[in-house]
Amino acid sequence: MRSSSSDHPAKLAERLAHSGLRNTPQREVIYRALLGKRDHPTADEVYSRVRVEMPSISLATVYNCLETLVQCDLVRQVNFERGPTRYCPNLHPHAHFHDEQSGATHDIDVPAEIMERIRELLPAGYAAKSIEITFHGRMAEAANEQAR
Amino acid sequence: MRSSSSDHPAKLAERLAHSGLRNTPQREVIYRALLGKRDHPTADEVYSRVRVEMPSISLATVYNCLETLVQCDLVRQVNFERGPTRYCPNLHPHAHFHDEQSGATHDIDVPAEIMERIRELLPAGYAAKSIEITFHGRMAEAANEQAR
DNA sequence: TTTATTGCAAAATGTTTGCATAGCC
DNA sequence: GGCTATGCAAACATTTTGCAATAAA
Repeated sequence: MRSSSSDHPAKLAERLAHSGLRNTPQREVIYRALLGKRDHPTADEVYSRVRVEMPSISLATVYNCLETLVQCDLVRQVNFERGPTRYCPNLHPHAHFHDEQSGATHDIDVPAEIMERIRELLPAGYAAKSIEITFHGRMAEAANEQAR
Repeated sequence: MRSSSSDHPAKLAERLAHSGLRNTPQREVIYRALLGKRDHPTADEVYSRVRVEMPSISLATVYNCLETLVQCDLVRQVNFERGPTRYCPNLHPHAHFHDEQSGATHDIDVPAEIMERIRELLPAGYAAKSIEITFHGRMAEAANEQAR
């Protein structure tokens, strides 16, 4: 099965090749699933979604592929106090807002300037590869539309 | 067995009473263990530590008590990409630096002013009860002393 | 052809639950 | 004394692993 040629998956082939990894249909379908519905799904939710077009895929492969995508810097992992790891293909600097009521997660833009300010909090000798910012709280009913 | 009357555990009794919860020796010993060695232990590590002075305690009780302490706002939960939840009795506004090499976690002070700046990133309708900031990276050998 | 990746099943890990007993208020 | 919290064991949820078969390069 060849690539279904969406927009971004070209980047996937490039990144995989760059790391000496193979471009498999499983990796493609999983990456496209993440790009298609950016609601921070769990591995199991990704599994459900990709099985629609690839019924033979296994859950272990979903875990493996997600791990691969994370290592290729195409996907970020997101962890909350409770529950399984979630996956996010938004590579722009951003924070996450976790609505305790609905369980939904929203991306919150963070200007590079603020990111830099935060990074400067680190004392000498500390080198951060990534910075994770998570808000926990509730949101007004009205704001519940723009879920990404 | 009465309270071993350390310094902080007085706060524990107060917070528990305020929530209509009971002050048990298990809750005290666990809270004191967290205050005593602030290296962000897992539930299992807390279990090991408190069993020294209370061999009869069960792991389930450790989980229950930690949950109670979190609900009383005496302890924060910390989650990383991988591995079990960790617990932190530092209530001052701070971030966490997670050293991928050693697995150690260090507290990083965050001035209230910066915390406020971050909170202002939220659009209208979002109300954050807490903000979690985690750095992932490595640190120079020299800086490895001041582990809290 | 070579070697990474997949799918399956089983194991490991981390956490929660049900219930009888103990003990705080 | 009433009712919450404990201890135990079993259940549960999530993730990882071992290995033979498959398929990408």
